[in-house]
Amino acid sequence: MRNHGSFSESVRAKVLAATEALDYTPNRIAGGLASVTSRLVGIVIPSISNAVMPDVLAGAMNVLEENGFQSIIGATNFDPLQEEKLVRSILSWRPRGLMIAGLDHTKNVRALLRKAHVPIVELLDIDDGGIDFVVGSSHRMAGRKSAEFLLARGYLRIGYVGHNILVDLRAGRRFEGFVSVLKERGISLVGEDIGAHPVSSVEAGREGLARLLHRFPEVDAVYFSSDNLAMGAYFYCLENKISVPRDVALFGYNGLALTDLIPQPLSTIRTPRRLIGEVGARLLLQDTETAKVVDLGFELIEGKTS
Amino acid sequence: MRNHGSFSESVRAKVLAATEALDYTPNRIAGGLASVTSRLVGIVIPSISNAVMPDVLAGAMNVLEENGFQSIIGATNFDPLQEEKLVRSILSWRPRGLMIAGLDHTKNVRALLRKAHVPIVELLDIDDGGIDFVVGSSHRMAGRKSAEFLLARGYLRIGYVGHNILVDLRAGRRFEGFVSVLKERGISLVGEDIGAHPVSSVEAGREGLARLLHRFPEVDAVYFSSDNLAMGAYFYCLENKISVPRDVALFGYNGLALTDLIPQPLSTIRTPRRLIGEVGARLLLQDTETAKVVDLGFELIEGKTS
DNA sequence: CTGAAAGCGCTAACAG
DNA sequence: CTGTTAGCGCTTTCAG
Repeated sequence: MRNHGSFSESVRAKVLAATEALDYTPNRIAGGLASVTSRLVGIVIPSISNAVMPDVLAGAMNVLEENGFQSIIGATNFDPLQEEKLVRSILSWRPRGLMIAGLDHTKNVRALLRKAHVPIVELLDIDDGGIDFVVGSSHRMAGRKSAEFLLARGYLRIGYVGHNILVDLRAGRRFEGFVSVLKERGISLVGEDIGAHPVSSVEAGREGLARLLHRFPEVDAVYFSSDNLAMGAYFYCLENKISVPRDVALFGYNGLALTDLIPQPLSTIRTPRRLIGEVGARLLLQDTETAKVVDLGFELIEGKTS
Repeated sequence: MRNHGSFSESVRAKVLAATEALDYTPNRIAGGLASVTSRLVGIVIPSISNAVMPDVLAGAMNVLEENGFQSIIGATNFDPLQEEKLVRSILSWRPRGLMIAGLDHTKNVRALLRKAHVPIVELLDIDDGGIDFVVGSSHRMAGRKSAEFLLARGYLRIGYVGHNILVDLRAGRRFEGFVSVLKERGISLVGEDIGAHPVSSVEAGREGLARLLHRFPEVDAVYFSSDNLAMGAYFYCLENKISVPRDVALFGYNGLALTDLIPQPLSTIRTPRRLIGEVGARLLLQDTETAKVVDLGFELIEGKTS
């Protein structure tokens, strides 16, 4: 049935006829046990209801399905303990490999992954060391480029609105990169508003900008931890007749589909999310031994909001 | 280890110590083979990069993970043949049950699902017959309510902008319900613009409205196949100084998070997406024999665009 | 090219 | 409560 091995055409035909007649469904559980190697790939992400992960997943699942692999997906909800449970649980399905978002894991998780003896692909972040394959782009660098862009445009009284960077470590790295450029130029952030929510949302952006402008009316540009927040802020400006970018410039991160369709396309950084998933999956399937880091970069979108 | 069966505490302690020492990971593939019943649930959706599915998945995965189940997810990309391949493939993992989006499947797929002898939960649509569990809300009724709402507001020259309803059958059902109310009142649609794309997008909405208004300038309200399109149209109006809802009213479908955060919250219908996933998963796990349909309803959001 | 047989690592059932 | 054993449905290997 798997068209592999040696046999005559007549036998093959008979087998195929029989499977048809009995509507036989092969049992991959048994197959997996016998062959030790399953056509299953584990995927661990923080959350699925989020603008970034679905794109990454789509890319990965696409490549995986094309190669006859099935993905078994789990969400940690940003909880490191949950991540450990999940990894353990997924590993017990003896997947052919494991894709996991980010480079920041507990010691236990790192140990588990290392001992799994299957390719591990860490996605979306390349700013730190990985287990074996690392695919994504630099958040530190994205933060730096964003700062350089705003400074080049002449903004000097810059504020920051973000969601919880203690939970979203990648947003934290962008912030770090952003601030370090300012510091190198002898400038400091005028003010910041960091929400408590672990996840970015449009509503939080609206509220965050309102609070920031209230406390620091002199701000002339705002860097957001994500497009969601920046979009909310943009809507806030629209409603309150705050002229963008004259009164205040806005800069986001992600390059979501929506951001270039609002009346003034958002200035932001676009990441190759789908590609990250695809490349990650491909790396995992072609089991070359050599661990490596693949920097897929990002694109700065000038937009009309800064 | 599974804390089930009878044994002494001392033995349990020894076993636990040993598993720790050897960092033993149980092999669920072997377990599944032996026990015939796996802790795996299959999920089949048309696409993952879409505003609706991630919410449904999040709800389902949440319940599933809480109960020690893992989900194995596949995307059909709206291709019925791909759906069949996927269902076959997932079934060969002998899952405890299968959740699948929609009620529209090929004859083959229906046969496969029926013969699988595991609970099948069909999600998001209740307008037709299902295999055994059906969880969602009525699209026909959503279309009807939308039409009634617009008529009650006094709009009489109504247009429609949609994506490919031959592919997105649920959008087709809404359209049907919408038009049938108009017909009952002796009104007919002024004009429609149906894009070729199978998936709704903000950009398509912008373009669709532009074309529709060009061809039928007399239109006073537009019903969209989804919020994405309606949002794009709203942005188009903002840019072109078309006053909403005075010049043209807009009405969407889905109730996405973004829609109530734009300057004028969108008039739309909000569906309980996450809940649909949760209820579906729960139904699948508690294996009551009785097939049934669960109507989770929807909420009409008045908004400010009509 | 074909047929037979030995497991894969568990679970479940049963005898002590 | 404990120990033993017979498979689960395949893949792989090896002998014809």
